[in-house]
Amino acid sequence: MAETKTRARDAEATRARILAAAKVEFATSGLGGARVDEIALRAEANKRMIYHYFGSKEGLFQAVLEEAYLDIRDAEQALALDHLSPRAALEKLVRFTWNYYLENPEFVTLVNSENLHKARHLDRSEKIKLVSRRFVDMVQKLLDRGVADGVFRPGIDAVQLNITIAAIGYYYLTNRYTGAIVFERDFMTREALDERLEFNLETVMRLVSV
Amino acid sequence: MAETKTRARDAEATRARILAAAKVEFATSGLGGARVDEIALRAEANKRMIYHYFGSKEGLFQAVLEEAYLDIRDAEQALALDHLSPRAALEKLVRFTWNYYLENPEFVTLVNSENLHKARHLDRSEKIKLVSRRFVDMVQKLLDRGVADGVFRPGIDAVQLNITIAAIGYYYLTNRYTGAIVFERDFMTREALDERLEFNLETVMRLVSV
DNA sequence: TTAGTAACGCACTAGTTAGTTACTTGAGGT
DNA sequence: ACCTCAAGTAACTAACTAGTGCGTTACTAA
Repeated sequence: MAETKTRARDAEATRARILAAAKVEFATSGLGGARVDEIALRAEANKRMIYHYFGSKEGLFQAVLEEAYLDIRDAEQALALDHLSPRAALEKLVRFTWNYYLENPEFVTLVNSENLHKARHLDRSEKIKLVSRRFVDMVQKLLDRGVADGVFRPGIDAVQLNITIAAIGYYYLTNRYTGAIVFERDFMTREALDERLEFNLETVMRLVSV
Repeated sequence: MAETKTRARDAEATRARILAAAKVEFATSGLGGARVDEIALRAEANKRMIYHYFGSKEGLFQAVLEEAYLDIRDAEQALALDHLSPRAALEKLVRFTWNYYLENPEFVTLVNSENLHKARHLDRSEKIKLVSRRFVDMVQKLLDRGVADGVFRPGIDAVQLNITIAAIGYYYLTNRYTGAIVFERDFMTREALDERLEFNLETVMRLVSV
């Protein structure tokens, strides 16, 4: 544990480089299209190290995915929605979700890849189930406060609301390439992005209002 | 063109079998994960025939994708929304979109795959651009009628509405595997599906109402 | 100093995979 | 009856790909 000396071999750093390189490669090419050699090259590590730390290509994919989920769930908790009014908190959540997808496009692509494989990698992670429960609780509390204050209508399912908040941002961003062709507009200009976020805020606010 | 006699060799039928087999394989494994040999096997055709009719694996993918888009755009036109009241027409569109994704899961997976590859296959298709324009016009007309009747608020962008209608169904269905883990519920029971459709109808109706 | 152990790397393999070559078979026009 | 050409097949190949065997090097504990 001597941090004083720069070490030629640093297990933690190598592992982290592999994980970061794998995230890029899996997000770019999917699980099937990703190349282990390419990951090793990008990580400036030897391919043998990938198998040393992660066992297999799928094991590596699982590690990447788990980290990605833990990251977003952490960021959500950091929003500290409890200290805001229900309406302000909900708006903050919608804005955050949108911006997170926008700034972390690998997250979205990884989730798509995992769903193509029927979530068989995520299913093994107990940690994910724990942080997910905390996330749903957060939104449920937010809804309950709003109903108590009389600003949200009662009877809204927190899970359905969560899915909708995710959907209206996620779909716009993952399907922006086919969307650009079908709708003949650039989805990624500053104006288009701002317009979409405003539209989504309107959608969610109308959905919960009494 | 003699249809009277059963022919041992039928170009049209072979082409169609390959296309159908490819749709299944690409939808199941993505473009990168799909195997040409597997497609030939499933189509009960020789692999050489795939290259004879479609030139390459990517050419085949492009043909599958184009057909999938033409199919859904055709089905939408068949809805004949002009003959319904604006509210009834919009509800019919939301229900149709949901059911189409549900009954044609390959469509959703193919679109995901194409977006992973930045829509480079779809971009080459002029036919797609034509039917897409017709689709957007249909929804625009529907909105205009609703505004004229005073049942929809003015200023709603038809493209944003389209994206939202697609998103709230599409996301639920593509991400049902990771969703089942994160939200700890079965997304595909009859009750869950009905509940989601009702929630989506509520979302859209609230979004357009004055 | 000296083992012991974990980090690391080269070079290989066994199996796949998209695409091709060289050929046979059958249908329809004349 | 024959000829032409498209439909169809089997066997190949060159390149690639996930995973490994085996040896080397640096850090650590005693």
